[in-house]
Amino acid sequence: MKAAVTLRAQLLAWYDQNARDLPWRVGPADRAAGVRADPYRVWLSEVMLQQTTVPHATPYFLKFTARWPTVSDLAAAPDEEVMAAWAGLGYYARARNLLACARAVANDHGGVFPDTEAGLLKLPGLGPYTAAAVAAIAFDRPANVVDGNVERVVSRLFAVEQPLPAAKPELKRLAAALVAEDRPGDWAQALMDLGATICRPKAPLCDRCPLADHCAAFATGTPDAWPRKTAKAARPRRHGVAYVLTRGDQVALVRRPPKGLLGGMLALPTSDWRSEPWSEAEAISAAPAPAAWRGVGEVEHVFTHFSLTLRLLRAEGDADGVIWSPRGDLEALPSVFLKAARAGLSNLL
DNA sequence: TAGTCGTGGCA
DNA sequence: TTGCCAAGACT
Repeated sequence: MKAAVTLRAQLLAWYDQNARDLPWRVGPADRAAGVRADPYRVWLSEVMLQQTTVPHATPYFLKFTARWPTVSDLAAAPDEEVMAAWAGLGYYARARNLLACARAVANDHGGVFPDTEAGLLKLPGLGPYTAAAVAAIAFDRPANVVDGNVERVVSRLFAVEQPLPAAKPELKRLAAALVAEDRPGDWAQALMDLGATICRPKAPLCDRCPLADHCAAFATGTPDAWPRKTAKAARPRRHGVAYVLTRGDQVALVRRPPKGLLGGMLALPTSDWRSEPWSEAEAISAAPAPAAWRGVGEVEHVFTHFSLTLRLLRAEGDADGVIWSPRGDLEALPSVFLKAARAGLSNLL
């Protein structure tokens, strides 16, 4: 199809001039000169970028690659160090699967990543998107790399009326017909760069888009009306208590169970999180240890599928089965508990 | 298959 | 303040 040939050439030419300079990326000029991307760095960046913005993921990528330069280095790292290094990045199952994957590559594949989409898909934490992305970007396989950017670009190109998420299979079919088999890795990155910088969710920059003359949504005059989406359910609120127990300069922490919310991460001791607020008397009765507990305010935190109000109780004392950590060294905590700990420690009501 | 699983920036 | 969203995977 001639239109598809032109579209591919136009987008690749745009990418050659406008590719973002990213620390894990081999740019189009270097790629044309034969430089290969390091599969470890491609994989690590792709996992970190799942549902995560480039500015948020970038410092974590630099920290991880400086500390663990190869997949075998990462495979040899203790669980607690990797979970602590991931703290603040969210979706902590990614960190658990990251380690499982690194160890599988190190132990079962001689420290070398599989070089096919099917082989990559078998590794923990690599789903359809990430397996395709690593196959294309690291190994130049003609994989159909479809993320949220690509879904948006394709839905606009063809003005797909079916709303997301139901439209995902159709958008993937449409994307598959476009894959540039001569430069698969650059094609995947070009489509994602276009989505991230030009074909943005709001206020797309169609006057700078190399594909505008192919775009059905642009032709309607309201391209930001795509992709169509089904309405989301309201976010419920939950209530809990977090206990800030100090012993001199140390704070009592616990290790959360390996699965579920914030699984495997360090945390403040907490009550259950329920739909009804906790009274101060209830909160004290549920405390992890007897002490002179006093209320020191509350913090709000928003998770993907619920909002949390965390009442803060503070006391000086002792408890069994906790991990005493210096109060100035709380970087291993997920954001919700870092926020709660800082608020509880600064609030001397 | 629909629900679960974080975070921070921004309109 | 609230909702939306950003390179999804897993169960």
